[in-house]
Order: sequence, then structure tokens, then C-alpha cells
Amino acid sequence: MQSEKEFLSGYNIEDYERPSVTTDVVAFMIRSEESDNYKRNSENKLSILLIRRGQHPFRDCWALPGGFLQPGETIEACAVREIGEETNVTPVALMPVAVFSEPGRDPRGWIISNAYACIISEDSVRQTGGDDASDAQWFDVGFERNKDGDFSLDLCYAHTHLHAILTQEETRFGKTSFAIRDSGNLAFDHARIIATALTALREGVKSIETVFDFLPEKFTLSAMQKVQETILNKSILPANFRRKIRDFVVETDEYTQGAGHRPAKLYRRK
Amino acid sequence: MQSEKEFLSGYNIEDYERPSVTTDVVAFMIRSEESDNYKRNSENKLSILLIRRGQHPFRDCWALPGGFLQPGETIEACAVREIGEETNVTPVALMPVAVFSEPGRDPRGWIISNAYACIISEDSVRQTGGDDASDAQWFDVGFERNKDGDFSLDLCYAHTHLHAILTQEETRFGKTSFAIRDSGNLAFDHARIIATALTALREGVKSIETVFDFLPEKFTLSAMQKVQETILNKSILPANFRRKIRDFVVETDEYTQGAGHRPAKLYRRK
DNA sequence: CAAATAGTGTCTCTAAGACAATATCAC
DNA sequence: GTGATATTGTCTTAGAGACACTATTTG
Repeated sequence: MQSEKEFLSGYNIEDYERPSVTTDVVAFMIRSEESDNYKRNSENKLSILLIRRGQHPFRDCWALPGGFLQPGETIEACAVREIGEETNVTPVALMPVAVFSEPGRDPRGWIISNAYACIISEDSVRQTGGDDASDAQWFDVGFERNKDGDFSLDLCYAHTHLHAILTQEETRFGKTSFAIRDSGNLAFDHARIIATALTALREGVKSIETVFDFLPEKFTLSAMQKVQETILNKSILPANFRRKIRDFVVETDEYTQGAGHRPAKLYRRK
Repeated sequence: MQSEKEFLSGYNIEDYERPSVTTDVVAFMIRSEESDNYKRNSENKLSILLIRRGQHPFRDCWALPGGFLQPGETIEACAVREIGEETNVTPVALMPVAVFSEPGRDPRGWIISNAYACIISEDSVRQTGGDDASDAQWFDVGFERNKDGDFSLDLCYAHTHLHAILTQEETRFGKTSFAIRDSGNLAFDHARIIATALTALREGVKSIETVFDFLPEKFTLSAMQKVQETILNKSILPANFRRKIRDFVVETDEYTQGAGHRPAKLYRRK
């Protein structure tokens, strides 16, 4: 009888055909935009990172950051590495979204993509400094159902506007999937990946844990509330929000100052 | 400038190293066991399908059904195909669990596994007939936290008992991950996959949709309740359960008969 | 009638949503 | 004082859990 050692020495993994494996990462950040009125707090925009492709296929289209899985790394490590290569930043949180493996999804051949969503703090991006000449840019995101039941995905950076249209296919086990009707100049099936990731993020942010990932160490409760409102694109009454998060935060003895209105106490995650 | 056609003709996908890609499937079924007392309803057991490995590595260990992704199929199709090869049955529902890609998880080499959970109805398995000589067997599942905080996974078929011990690692975005402390004679990292899948199933079954997947077309509300109770290993008060599912079912005008107690009305999914 | 399951009514407690009111700062 | 945000109190409503009770069958 053959021993395990003998078996493995005779085993040749090259005998089977293998796909290429990539990760594509939807990196989410909340950008705060100063307003013109000195009294008003800053506005928040949910944004994702896209990269302008310099080569075929989909040359000059915008695509998600991502790349091939390398020997010796996990898929999660690959996702983190790819984001690091584009932003010099380590994501705060990484969320699996789905695996996309439809034959023909990539014209280069048999390539399956493990999609991840990650959360990046605005502070860390500010520190590394945005390189405006780079092909990587943060796009503000809009994603809403329109009257005919389809979903519009709007991505906007400076004067570049991308507009994709998707049809909701199914919701099972808390995950919603989409089909592309119009890819809106996004590469590959990335419109679909973004829509799926965004839906997953909206689901995830209902748990308070995820909200903290978008915040600095100390924050005001209004800022915290705005994070949830920005992602869900829905306003919440302050009294109710505060009641909900009461047990997840501890107050510090610091306050904001200099805004044209009442200062707010700073809180910390409990 | 190079056209897309020129680019693709010069592109060689073989230039990159590639992993082998497999799916492993945790197939769940609820078995009803007749009791000795003519008055009592049947007992339910949650069970999963395991296969005794005939070759190295892990020869004679029990493993999840699964296999290599083939060109031209999606990962989901691969999972369904593998289950069909073992059971001749098409699963009712397929749920992605996680991707396992740790280097060294498979002694044969660089192999990443896409884990799925699927639900199989007892009726369909009965029809195809269980082949007792086969290496594929349904194991009853027990999975509970024990006093020191770890989790015990107990799998039982006839006189075969497998007992694995796992440590809970993290819960993020509704998914819980585990580390293996004792694999209990299960092949590869399959103890971990089973624990992760079971936790995901317990989360999923809190939505009523998933409960229907375990039921035949017509069912009693008690049977429906028992499905949820069996999976969650937790009893529910009938009044509360009925209130919760009221809007998801419609009654038929049929009744069960022949049990040693009051007949129950049969319902259908709405 | 006994034993078992089937099925209903209702009280309580908690969490979410809505609304109203007060507090405090920069200018 | 004005305009903005910060913060708190409380009414109402929806849902989950607990408990008590009634109904119907077979042997």
C-alpha cells in the first residue's frame, strides 16, 4: 500500500487546468467637505477608489484596484497588498463581498475574482498625500433605486462622471446580487462588484462596529451619526441615534471648539 | 499604439503562477427520526454529508464533498456539480461561506477552497435512495460552546463519532471565523469550514426564507417550527413562532392524519 | 379518559421612530 | 440676539418573549 509520502511525491498538481485568481477591492472612504458657511459643519461624501487603466483590455476605462494572487499569501493579504500599492495605506477593515467567476468576465482568459470591500480612514489618506497626477482617484458614490426598479450607480471625480445601471437579481442569506445593464465605462464587471459591495456595506453599517471603522479615535456623536447617514443615504433623528449607540461609546472630557455654534463633546469607542 | 486585439494576442496567461481552485460544500439536511411512542411526532436531526477519503492525503479521514473548478463553469456550478456527483440531488439553496486560502492548508500544494453551504431536502435524498455501501454518509451534527469558551463540533453516523474542537476567532460583518484546536479526524481544514458554515446557517435561518428550503411543499407549522429549533438548537414558544411566520404562509384545506393526537393543518409558502 | 400535539389570547418588556424642548457657542 | 449645532425627555408603536388556556385526535 502506498504511503502518504509516496502519494504526494507522485502527485503532480500541474495535471489539472487552473484559473488565474485575482482580488478586486472596493475601498470606501468618507470624505468631509468644508462648507462655505462658517457656522455649518462639514458635509460628508462616501467615495471609492478607482484606477484608470493604462493598458488593454478596457484601456482608459476606470477599474477597481486589484491584482493577481501570489504564491504564499492569503486572498485577504492580497487584497490588503493591492490597496497598499495604490494608496500606501493599510485598510481598517476588510469585508468579503463575493466571488465572481462567470466564464468570459475577463477577455484575457479564465480569471476569477475575489471581491472585497475595505474601509480606509480619511486621516490616513491625508497623511500619505493625494498624488493628483496619479491614475488612482477617489470618486464620490451615489447609488439609488430609480423609478423603473433598476439601480443607478453614479461615480464622480472632478469633471469625470461615470453612470452605470444595474438590475437587482436576488437577495439570499443577506447578500444581494446585481446584473449589469449598462457598465457606464467601468472596466470588466466592476460595476456589478461595486453595487454588490455597496449593498453589503449598507447592510454592515447597521451594526455599530462598522461605523467606528470610518471614524478617528475621538469623534463627536454628530460625526458618528453622519457616517451612518452618509452610507445609508438616509437621515436619522439625533435622539434615536444617541439612544442606539449609547452603550458602545464612552465620553472623554474634551470638546470641539471654534465652530460657529455649541461645542460638542468628544467620544471614544468603548 | 497597440490595439486591444493586438494586446490580447500577445498576452500569455501562463506567465503568472496560478493556484488550483476547489469548492468544498457543507450539505445540510434535516433527518426526521421516528420515535417509539406512537403518539409522539418524529424527532429532527441536522445532518451533513461527509465522504471517507480513499486516497492520500488524509486517507481514511472524513472530508467534505468538493473538487476542482473546471474551465467554463462558475464556482457555484462547481459546487452544485460536486454535490450532484455524491448524492444525485440538486440542492435547494446555495450559500457562500468563505474562501480558505492559507498557504499550507493542503499538502498537495497551492490550493484554495471556496466553501459553500447548501440545503438538501430529505424527500429528494429518500427518492434517490441511500447507498449504504457508499463512502458518502450523512452525519448528525452537534455544535455548541463548552464551558471554557471553545466550541465542540460533534459528528455522528452509526458507530462513527468525530469530535473536533474549535476556537472562535472573530465576528465581523455577520461572519464568524474559527481556528482548529483539534481537527477530530476530519481532513484538511474541514472542521473549520463546517463550523463556519454552521454558524452562517444559524444566522441565515433567522430569516424565514431559509426555513422553507428545508421543508416539503406542504407542511405543518409544527414541522416548520421544528426546523428552526433544530438548526438553532433552541426551543421557541409556539404562539410566538406562529405570530412571526403568519405573513409568510398560506393555509391549505388539508390536514395531517393518523397521529395519536389532534391533526394539524397543512400550510404552503406564500 | 389519558397523552400528546394543535392552536389562540394577552400581558410585559424592549427597541425604534417621531416630536418637542432646551442648551451653548461664534459672530 | 441670530443662526447654527448639541443634547435630552417622552409619547407612541411594533415586535419578541413568557404564560395561560382551549381544542382535537387515537388508543
